[in-house]
Amino acid sequence: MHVNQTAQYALRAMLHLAALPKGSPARARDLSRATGIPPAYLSKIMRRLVTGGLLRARKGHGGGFALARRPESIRLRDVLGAVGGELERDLCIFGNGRCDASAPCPLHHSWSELNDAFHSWARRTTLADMKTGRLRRRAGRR
Amino acid sequence: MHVNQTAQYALRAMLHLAALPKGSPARARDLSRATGIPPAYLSKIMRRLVTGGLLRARKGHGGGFALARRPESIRLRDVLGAVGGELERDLCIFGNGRCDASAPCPLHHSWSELNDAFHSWARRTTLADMKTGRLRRRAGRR
DNA sequence: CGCTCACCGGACAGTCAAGTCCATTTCCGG
DNA sequence: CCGGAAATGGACTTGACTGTCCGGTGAGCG
Repeated sequence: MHVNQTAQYALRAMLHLAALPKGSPARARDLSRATGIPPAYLSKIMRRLVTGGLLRARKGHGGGFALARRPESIRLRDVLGAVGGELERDLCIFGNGRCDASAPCPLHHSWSELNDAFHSWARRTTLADMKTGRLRRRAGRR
Repeated sequence: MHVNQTAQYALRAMLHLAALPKGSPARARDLSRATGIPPAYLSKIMRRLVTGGLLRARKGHGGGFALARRPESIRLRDVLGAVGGELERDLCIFGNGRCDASAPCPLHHSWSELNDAFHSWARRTTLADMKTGRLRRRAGRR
């Protein structure tokens, strides 16, 4: 169970932005200080989030970064996807190219269950949930 | 959801060995051909599994690798642990140094649930389960 | 207009997992 | 005892991830 550092950084930055009063932008420098992310690297990450449509950036005086959408509509999977990884589900824990319900590896079923749990969680949880601390309960059991 | 390549290789190799008649060793070269793992790299992995006490190695004519214990007593977590990773649970998905039940990050609870599910699965599942295809049901729901 | 502020974006460096190569050691069979 | 078969282990390469540096670009303000 592991999320790479870039993804961790992205989540920290997004959380910080979500906590700000709506519309007020934060400068990369301030974000860096607040989150402990190396400033130069943070810039790279922020760009990916902008490109991904999750953030809006404004240059010059009074500029900075702000959420492009309401926190309720920004899912964890959007953030993880924007910074590039962590979402391609391992179809097979053995790394077999061909492994699905019709030609399963010996662990396919139970491994898929875990995968589903993770993806469903990332799809279900939004920035707003992180803000409030309240988390959506799972809609139903599989 | 992701297990690194080395871990995938280790699982493939162990599965192959578990399928063999008990006690008959397999050569690295044959294992490599059977599993598609690069031979030189497979050797490295096998050594880690030997060092970890999961395999026994014999050199020379008629040598090779064989399980050091019964398949029922070799857990997935043993294999993953022996090849070095995948088991250190991310204490915090944000990468915060301090994050536990007493000082949780906004996602601590739900993230821990996923982590627990994974670790419990890796502790519960053995090589024997992989062989038979039968999988132990989870002891209880959380 | 012109200055400053903040993001933009490319070039570059360090680290680690993944993988290769080869000499060495150890063992078995004849 | 000898030759080959097999694991062992160190040195090396490669590429992705992480991180730094710095010049460029565009926006706002006086």
